[in-house]
Amino acid sequence: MASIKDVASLAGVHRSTVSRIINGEGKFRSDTKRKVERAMAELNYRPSAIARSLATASSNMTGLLVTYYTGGFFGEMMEQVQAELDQHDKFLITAQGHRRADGEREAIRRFHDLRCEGYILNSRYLSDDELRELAQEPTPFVLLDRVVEGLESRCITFDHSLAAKMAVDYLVEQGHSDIACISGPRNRASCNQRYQGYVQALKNAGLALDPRLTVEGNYGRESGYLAAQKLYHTAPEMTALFSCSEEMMQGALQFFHEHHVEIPRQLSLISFDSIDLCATMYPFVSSVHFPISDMAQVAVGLLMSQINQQDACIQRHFEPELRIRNSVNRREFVSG
Amino acid sequence: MASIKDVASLAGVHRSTVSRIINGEGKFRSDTKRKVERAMAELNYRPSAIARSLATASSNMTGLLVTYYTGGFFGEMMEQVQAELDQHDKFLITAQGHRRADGEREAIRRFHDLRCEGYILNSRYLSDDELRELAQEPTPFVLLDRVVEGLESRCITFDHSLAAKMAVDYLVEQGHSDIACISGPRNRASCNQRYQGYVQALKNAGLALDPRLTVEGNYGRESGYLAAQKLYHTAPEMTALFSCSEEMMQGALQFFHEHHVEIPRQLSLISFDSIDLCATMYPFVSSVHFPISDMAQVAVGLLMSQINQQDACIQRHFEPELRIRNSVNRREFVSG
DNA sequence: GTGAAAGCGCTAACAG
DNA sequence: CTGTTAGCGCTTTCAC
Repeated sequence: MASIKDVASLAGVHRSTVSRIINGEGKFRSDTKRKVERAMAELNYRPSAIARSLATASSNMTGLLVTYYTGGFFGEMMEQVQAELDQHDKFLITAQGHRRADGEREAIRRFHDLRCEGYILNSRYLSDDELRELAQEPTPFVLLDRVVEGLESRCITFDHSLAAKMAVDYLVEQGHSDIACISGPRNRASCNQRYQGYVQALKNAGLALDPRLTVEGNYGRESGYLAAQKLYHTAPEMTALFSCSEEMMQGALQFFHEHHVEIPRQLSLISFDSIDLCATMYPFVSSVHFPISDMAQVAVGLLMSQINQQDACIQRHFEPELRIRNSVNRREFVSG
Repeated sequence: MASIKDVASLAGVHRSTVSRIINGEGKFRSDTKRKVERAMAELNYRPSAIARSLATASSNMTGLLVTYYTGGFFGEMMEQVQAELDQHDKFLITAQGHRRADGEREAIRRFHDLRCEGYILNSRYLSDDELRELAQEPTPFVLLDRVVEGLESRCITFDHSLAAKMAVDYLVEQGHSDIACISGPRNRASCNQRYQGYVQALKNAGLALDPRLTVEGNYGRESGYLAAQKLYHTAPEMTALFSCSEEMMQGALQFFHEHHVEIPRQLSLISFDSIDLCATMYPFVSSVHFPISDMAQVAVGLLMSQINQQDACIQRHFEPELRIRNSVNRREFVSG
């Protein structure tokens, strides 16, 4: 592989001249420039990003931590992040956390080993304390969809609880009172927040919280199916169902179809959604939208401004949006 | 950020000793080792992968070219590739081709700039010639789901045509004769192969190829919906439909549901599938499975063996698999 | 067993 | 405008 030296000697100039021409610094006689350019072309020369990193003490790399790649959600995130990063001419390094604090730690270690200039972390298993500790290190990072006290300026946030509440409020407005919920694993903060939004909405509406009406899944499709099955048998009075994830709604819908439950005539449905899976279901399912891709985009902007030590005024908080489709029926008040 | 020098001076030894200890080369007095290890811990030292790359002339990075990140298909690929790479302690660099030869070229350029040791290319827009040229360069690469004459040993292949044929054969076996097809953009090789498989199956069965019965989509959900709509109106006699992609089948199914076409009573469905989307539809849709994730896994193995210049005996060709679910009805022979 | 010295491919003052 | 020199953080001979 040709190095800058080869180019220099072929062009009959010094390495530093070649370097300057590559980086467009200063002025040169047009013929030196031509000679160098020709030499580069002839040798098919491309500067080594690695050597450059070492010399400039800046890797031009950004680390992105996700939980895993499959499922669409993270793809959406990566798509945005990469697109933004491309604009800034940065390399994207991704790593998976594998649903374990350990995995996330290891991922960050890899970023660090590569001397990434900054990280975008969709961390779900590292503790607040550990994150605050990480903030002591010199490498800037941004937390995507997480709030950690003391790290506010690095957090891109979304109010999961409010979002869930909006969804359930809508069901209430439509006259429903026997509203079931398929929650996620409640030991994960954002999952629990979604569940709490459900609880809150019921409370505000003066409805009792019936434990039979909520079943916990794991965000996967299969668990949604199972949850629907359980609800179908143990809570036949439910007239509406709220799912904390789109995949679980997919599974639930599958179950209801198989058992010929007519949607929305017999059962109204609403779901959390981030990659518009709800718009691919039959029937289209109403949802509260979690704008992960907008958030990812902003995350890059925020990180860049931190790297450049400038105080960009960036909107860090995102609002839920209700997307009404045709899976919810108005329920008339039934006396007695 | 602490460097090897800092560690050395804190431990009171020379840099090279630290280096040896890090890499476990040679023997050392146990107390030097202890001193060094303590110094590393104290300084929270991690060797710079970049400096290491430069010194050893091996970046430990592998480039993966995909078309884009969204949609599940590429996530599946990345998941496997990253998992395998982790095992080999390599960094994964990804880049998108953006459905353009230019984009793919640019992606490979980035890999090259980073001096990746090898590439895994799911290239769809670079010409065979260009790929053969690339093969002249010293960096090894593997072609994922592509066959290029002269580059056989680098190709992980799948017979799209055979797969499509198997799907349509199955429909024929079940007694269907008015079989429609939603194809992909036929200017893309693998898409056209799938279409040709459909053509071949009809031919073998002695069925005429009716142009009204095939409509071209773009692999996206929306285009499947539109295709179904078109077929519904212009070819009401169809009793079975084969889709060249799972997303298009999703869209088509949506249309049929909306128009109360009963599946499979009135219409039988079969689709290409790679990430089991067909198993999330209602009803479950039968499919031919394109084992992209197995192929991705093998790609890493093949690449590694090329990087290490060893001749691993690796299975490079993959077979389609029919996955019968409940979307196809047997059609009894109707005389007259 | 460990230190000295050179070098990986590049950039960045500093001269001239 | 261009060459010289030193150095980024590490590895790798080669001595001792």
